[in-house]
Amino acid sequence: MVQYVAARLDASFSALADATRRGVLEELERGEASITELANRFQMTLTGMKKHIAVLEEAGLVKTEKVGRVRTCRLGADGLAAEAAWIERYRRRWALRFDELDKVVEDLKREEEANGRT
Amino acid sequence: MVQYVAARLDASFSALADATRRGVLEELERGEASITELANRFQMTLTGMKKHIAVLEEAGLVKTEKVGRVRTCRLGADGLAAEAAWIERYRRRWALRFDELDKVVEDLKREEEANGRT
DNA sequence: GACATACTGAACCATTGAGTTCAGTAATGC
DNA sequence: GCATTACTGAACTCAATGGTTCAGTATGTC
Repeated sequence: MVQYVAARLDASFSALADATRRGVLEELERGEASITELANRFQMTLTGMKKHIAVLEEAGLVKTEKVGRVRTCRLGADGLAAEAAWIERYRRRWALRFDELDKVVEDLKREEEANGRT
Repeated sequence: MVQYVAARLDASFSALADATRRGVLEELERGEASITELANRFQMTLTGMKKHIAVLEEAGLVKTEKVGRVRTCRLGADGLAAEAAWIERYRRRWALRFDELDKVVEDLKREEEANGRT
């Protein structure tokens, strides 16, 4: 059932390894966007952004749909379940509790809002 | 406090983006190992494995200590807290519940044990 | 129909990454 | 002390990545 896990994890972790792409995911969390909009927001050529989107789509983290001449990007459906699960094993190993995790999440949010995405 | 988050996440997600390195982490979860042992287990030159270890150490996922001529590798202390937290936001966005996550963890484990690491 | 917009594709460039070999150096074993 | 073992470092190869430019193609707008 859950086949090709390694390849899947390769794709999504390396998708997440780029700050721009993480930024795009955060952007899309707020709502859908066209490639042009994303390219502007991240000060990058259209072509450059299209490549990032391709990587994210390949990893299943983003879905896109072209209507007319505009390609609209949204967060993918199944998201980071497998990735969360993988990391989850380590959370357990390190005996990090969920409420501690909550604190880290909060820190991370504050941090990102303070610095803007980088 | 939680400074340089982006760089940190870059380092650890790209550390996790490689199947061999994820394999090493799983191996170390079972217990410490020397570089030679790991190199053998993953059919790779010593030098190659040393580079992987360097990446994992850089990302704070592994700690090493050299005693005599043997460098012993262990899982790092703080682990994947920041990474778990980052992904955690998406788990929430996708409204994946912790008990569903449990199922995915179980699937993933069974999968890996069935296939061996790849 | 003409012009602007939004994307697509090919080609290129510089950098990085995974892996190797080969030549050390330092510690152990006998 | 000499061979072996375990790692380290430099240098190299090859492929992939992140980014660009430039030249299309398709779609809207007036």
